[in-house]
Amino acid sequence: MIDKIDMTILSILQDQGRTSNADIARAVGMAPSAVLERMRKLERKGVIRGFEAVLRPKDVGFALTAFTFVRADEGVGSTDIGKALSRVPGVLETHYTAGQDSYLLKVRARDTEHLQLILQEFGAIPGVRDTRTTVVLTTLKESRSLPLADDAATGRQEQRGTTKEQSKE
Amino acid sequence: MIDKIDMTILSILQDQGRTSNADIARAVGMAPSAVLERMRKLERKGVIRGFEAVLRPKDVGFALTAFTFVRADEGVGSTDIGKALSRVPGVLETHYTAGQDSYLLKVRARDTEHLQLILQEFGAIPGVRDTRTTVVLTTLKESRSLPLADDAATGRQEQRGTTKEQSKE
DNA sequence: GTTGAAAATCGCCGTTA
DNA sequence: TAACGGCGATTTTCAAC
Repeated sequence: MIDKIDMTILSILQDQGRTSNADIARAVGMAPSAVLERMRKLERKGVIRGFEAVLRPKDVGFALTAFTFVRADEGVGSTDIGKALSRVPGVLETHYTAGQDSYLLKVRARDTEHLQLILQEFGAIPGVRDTRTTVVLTTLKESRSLPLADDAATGRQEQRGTTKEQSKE
Repeated sequence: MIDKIDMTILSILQDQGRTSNADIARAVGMAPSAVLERMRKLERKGVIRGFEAVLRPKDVGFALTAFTFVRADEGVGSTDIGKALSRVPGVLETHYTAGQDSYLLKVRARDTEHLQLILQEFGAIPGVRDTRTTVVLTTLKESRSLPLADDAATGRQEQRGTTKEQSKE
């Protein structure tokens, strides 16, 4: 369903999201139109969900990163509270976890004061029992890049520690 | 240093990373060449770190997401262990935290067996004292998109829960 | 920042294996 | 079904203003 060439295309795009079709075509040794069609298919199937610019958070006013564990009272299988948490601006990620804490959130805030406001918003959501927050001092690596090269030997080597050596926050 | 127009450009790109220069130019009401120059400047200054395709992990063989806390023995201010942890394939994020746990890692693995291997690699790094892992059952939201609209009123409205309604893992 | 023009790319479609 | 090739529309990119 998803062959080696697709893997190479995905591998390129997860690291260099704006690589032109023409360049990808050259990399995989196919006609640009063929690559275009593969990309479309991958997007249509949902394998490619979209493309994001990677910004340096502090440069756009978000100096604080934190992870918050939220314990919630809700029926098994329901994720309504998780959805409500996800809607709070500054919440980048919402994971429903296996532990006793129901949710693990990744949050970005402008400063500690802003973080406090966000935590208050969490508390105001019905069903949220309590929260526990860990503030990040420094982010050493932050990427989406999966080690696709490991399995299919796509020809591209594993990238190490490369991407995003972030500055202090 | 970074004006409202830059913010609009960044806001567009963090959600639609492959938006063409021409489209961005139309959105901000400027000539394409001007937008191109702004983007180049933003990349050169490091505000834009790069572009990533957002892939659905399970479609490329990574069905498991986990967060691992690592306690490490190392001198204050040193992040050598963090760098070693970052080099382990499957480690997407490495955060140095303020808590008693030294590092918080975001990890993606193919399956539980693979996760075990990764945790063993952590344990093999000198200075790593112990690890504690929380497995993610479902990811409700996973994005990089910062609520830039909040501060400067760039004209683009806040995006809610939109991006990435992910399937179970 | 804008304009304008050349080079490259995009993206559709008919053809082919 | 998937890839190729061709071609017009669009975009990228650079120079001059």
